[in-house]
Amino acid sequence: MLPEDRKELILRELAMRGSLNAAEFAAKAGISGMTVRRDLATLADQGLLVRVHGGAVAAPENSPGPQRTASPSRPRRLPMATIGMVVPSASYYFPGVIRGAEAAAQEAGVRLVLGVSNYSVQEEQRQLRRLLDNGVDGILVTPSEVSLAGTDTLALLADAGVPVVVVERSIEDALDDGELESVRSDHGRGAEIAVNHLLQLGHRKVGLGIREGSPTGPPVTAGYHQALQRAGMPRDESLVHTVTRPRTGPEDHPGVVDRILDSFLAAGVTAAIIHSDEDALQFTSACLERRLRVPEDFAIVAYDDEIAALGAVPLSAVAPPKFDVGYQALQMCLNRIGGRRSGTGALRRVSLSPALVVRESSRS
Amino acid sequence: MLPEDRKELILRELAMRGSLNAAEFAAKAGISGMTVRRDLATLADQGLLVRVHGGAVAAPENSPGPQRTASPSRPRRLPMATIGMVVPSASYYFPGVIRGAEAAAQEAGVRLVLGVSNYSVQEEQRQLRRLLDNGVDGILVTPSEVSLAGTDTLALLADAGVPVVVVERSIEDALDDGELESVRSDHGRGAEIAVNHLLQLGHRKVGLGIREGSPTGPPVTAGYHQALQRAGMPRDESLVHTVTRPRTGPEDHPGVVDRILDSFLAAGVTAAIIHSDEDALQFTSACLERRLRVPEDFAIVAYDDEIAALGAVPLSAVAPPKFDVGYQALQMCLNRIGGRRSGTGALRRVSLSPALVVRESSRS
DNA sequence: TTGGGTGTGTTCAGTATTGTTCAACTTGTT
DNA sequence: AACAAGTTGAACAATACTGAACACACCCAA
Repeated sequence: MLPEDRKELILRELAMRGSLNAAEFAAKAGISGMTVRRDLATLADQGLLVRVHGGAVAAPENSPGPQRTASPSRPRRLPMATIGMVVPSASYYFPGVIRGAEAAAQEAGVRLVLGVSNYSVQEEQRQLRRLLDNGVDGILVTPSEVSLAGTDTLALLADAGVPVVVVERSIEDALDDGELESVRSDHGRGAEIAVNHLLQLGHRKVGLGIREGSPTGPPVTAGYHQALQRAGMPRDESLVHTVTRPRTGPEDHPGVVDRILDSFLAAGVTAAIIHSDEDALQFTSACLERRLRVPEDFAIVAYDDEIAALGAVPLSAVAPPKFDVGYQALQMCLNRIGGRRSGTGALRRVSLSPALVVRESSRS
Repeated sequence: MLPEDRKELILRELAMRGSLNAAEFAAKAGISGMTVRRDLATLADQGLLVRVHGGAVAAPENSPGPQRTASPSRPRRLPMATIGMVVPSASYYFPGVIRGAEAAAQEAGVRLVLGVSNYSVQEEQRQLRRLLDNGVDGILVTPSEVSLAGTDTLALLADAGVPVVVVERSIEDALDDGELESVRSDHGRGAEIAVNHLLQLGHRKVGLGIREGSPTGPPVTAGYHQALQRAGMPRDESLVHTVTRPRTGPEDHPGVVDRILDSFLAAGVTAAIIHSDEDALQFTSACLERRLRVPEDFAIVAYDDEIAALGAVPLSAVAPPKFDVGYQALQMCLNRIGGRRSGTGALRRVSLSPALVVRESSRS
């Protein structure tokens, strides 16, 4: 590598990250710390960066070269905006999404206002109206209902007058109404990844358990079937079970899980994907109680990764990109508010891929 | 090898990678280091590059020709990466995409290197390998084939070692192989928008003409059917025609268009979407020749918007977001290269919505 | 305030790169 | 064939760059 290249690399790192650790960079670039320090010294002389203990930070914008600009009015006031966010729940699933949106908001220096609809359509609309009346500059919303088509909420969003990003819901069927963008986890793909992982471990029959009533269920089921089909397996509906929620009380639940496990074992299933990692933990317990070893006798992948790591057997899990969904949603909204940097006026629909975290419950 | 060729090679290398190592280049070109150094000296005198210890770096943009800038503190270039882009054609459809990628590249101060595969799989792979061998930092690629599944190109991309963004192609079926992201125009949605527009104008029977062999055809057809179905219309395959390309010569083409128009009129169709605006213009001529008024007697929406505005009757057109596709693809690639600003590691799949441009041919 | 740990710059020896010089070679001309 | 002009590659001394050792400066926690 040329010395010049090295310096370029340093500046690039600095431009992208804002700061640079000398030792870290040396290791990454495979050069000695001394060389890095010398480069930093050179570049600092040219005013291209500012040395600090341990590395360097990017030079202030206003001094692209060796120069001394005495700018008394430093603090640049960012144009502050307020983004409203409405989610159905602040306890299940969405905390991750909210954290992502918060992170992006903080970075961009905008304010995020949250509303929770508790899966009530009325409440949802009330929250949205409140936000709009208060003059927010953009909206992130996860409607309670799975499909937006023809709902009052859609009508409300369609002429909100501000950019709207729909989060974790489809806008396929709402294309004429307003300028909606969307960001979603690609749960179908998440399921496919899990199935492929299990097939690769040699399992021939893979079961699926889906939590009752969850909007995540259908796409996961679809992805599951698709992955099996691609692998040339016959479609077998009997391997898909619904994990019903306890109605009479929590003590009912283990019974449901037990029956599903029975059914799996009877069908020769040796691995399963269980939606909601909470249920997956229950399921694991059921396996262990029957002296089934996990993963040797039965492999398990949880769908969702809130508490999957905490079981007696840490569970492999598909982790939906919740943080990223929130983060990207806010960025897209902001991008649409802010004066549309060059090109890029087209409405976006973004799918984010979940990631598989392999833990004990599905190791080879 | 001619001295001129050598210099040409040097400049190309420089344009491609931004820097050049003299010894390395000498070895690769099979010439002595001395000769390389002499060439570099000559080119540096002409201002075509800047010598540095160990080799040379590309000359700053603003000095394209021989000039003598006596400024010892040369204007430093921005931190820079090189992105390779491979498209099947540089004349049809992709110029818009390329422009978008170029714009984003310029904004970000990175270098964009283009390769054209001419729809040849071999050429495509050769181009990709060339780019990778030359050490690009990221790849934007539109594979020649519609589906990536199981192709050698996919294998190549899967372990490219740098971020890869697939442009205008699906990666649905390639999820296990490497970390691919994608950006595409949502042609299905484009067709839906066009259909809804025509239905809204009161048309009850809407025809569709699809250019033969285009990868855009299937999604457009699917969107067309879906929009009609949503509107409660019966599915009628007889309203969909393929616009075959002239085989014997250009004089054959009007005949094809004429027959399609015949068929439409016989079926009571009063509006049509014609894929490729070029064919749409032909189609419009055919209408006018028969004394059909456009749009009063027959409304037309072109799919694609290259020359739709230029007809005797300016055509309404669905404009795929080509520029945006290129722009976003490059940004996504860069984002993945750059040190992953907080959050946001999840792989993205982005659909961009086409826009309907209403002109004379479909006004109320 | 006082240590221990970490980061910094100096020095120096080793290595890589550079430009000079010159001989060998190619090409076109006499 | 002989020559001049231009190009190329090898040898080599001068120079630039690199990494290791080491003494010192800085930061942080007790």
